[in-house]
Amino acid sequence: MEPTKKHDVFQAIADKTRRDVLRLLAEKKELPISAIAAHFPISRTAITKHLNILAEANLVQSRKSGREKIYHLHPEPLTELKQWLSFYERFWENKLSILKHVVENEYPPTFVTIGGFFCLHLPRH
Amino acid sequence: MEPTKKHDVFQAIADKTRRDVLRLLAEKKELPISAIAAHFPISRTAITKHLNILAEANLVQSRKSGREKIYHLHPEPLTELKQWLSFYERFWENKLSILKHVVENEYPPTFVTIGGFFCLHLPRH
DNA sequence: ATCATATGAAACCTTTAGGTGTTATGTAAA
DNA sequence: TTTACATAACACCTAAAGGTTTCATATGAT
Repeated sequence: MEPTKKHDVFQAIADKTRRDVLRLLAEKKELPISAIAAHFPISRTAITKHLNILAEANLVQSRKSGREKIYHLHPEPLTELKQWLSFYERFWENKLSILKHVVENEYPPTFVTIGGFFCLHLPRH
Repeated sequence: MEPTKKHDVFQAIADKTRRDVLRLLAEKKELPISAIAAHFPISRTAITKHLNILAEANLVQSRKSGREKIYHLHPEPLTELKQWLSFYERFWENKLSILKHVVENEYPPTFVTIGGFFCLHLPRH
């Protein structure tokens, strides 16, 4: 029978250390295990276990280069979290938060008012 | 010293049962403990513990009515999760997803093109 | 060939998570 | 005032989480 993945994305991000590892990999693009461990007060072995859990949830991937195992972020599974969250947004977000979302998370849009329409210019990329 | 909250929102949602409890409360608005427990194959005592963890994370609140303790969803702490997620969105979302987000999660906006500006009309509420 | 380094793997420990069952207490209803 | 019911409070259990240390193995550098 399928070896049923033991850790999902919800469990993977439950631990602060693992969230910190994700953040580190987001910033540094890719790092071998020892370099990751150097950022934390716990043992390399412990970090390896956290990396295994993150890998089970498919939040990180690795390639081997010589004697090093180099990890990088694989953010796609976070979409599951986003979907889960989106269900609850309607319980607390008001509609103005559309603007808030855009303003806070994207390049500053340009606002214009044209004939009673409240518009924002979305730059094309 | 402050009895330092033991469970945060990340840990609270790590457990499937607790996520199911949240979903149930989102649908049913409010329910006493026994009614909640009736939806699950585990004991009422176990559900009470899950509710305590959710309450520590401030994801549920309760009021007492006679001999019943009635719980309801308190979604605000999920904003912390949303903020955490938003950091990673840029690693997998392309910019078109701004539109995607608006279209999927909000009332259909109106699109207009004015003098080279690609605008969308955000209805005011 | 030797030595240092990066990782893997195993054994072990302590605390917490998630569950059980039993008993006690407060409130509603008969 | 009994009786039934909803919850609280314990004591307890097992397995998993998060950590440690030690030893082995593979690879790069001298």
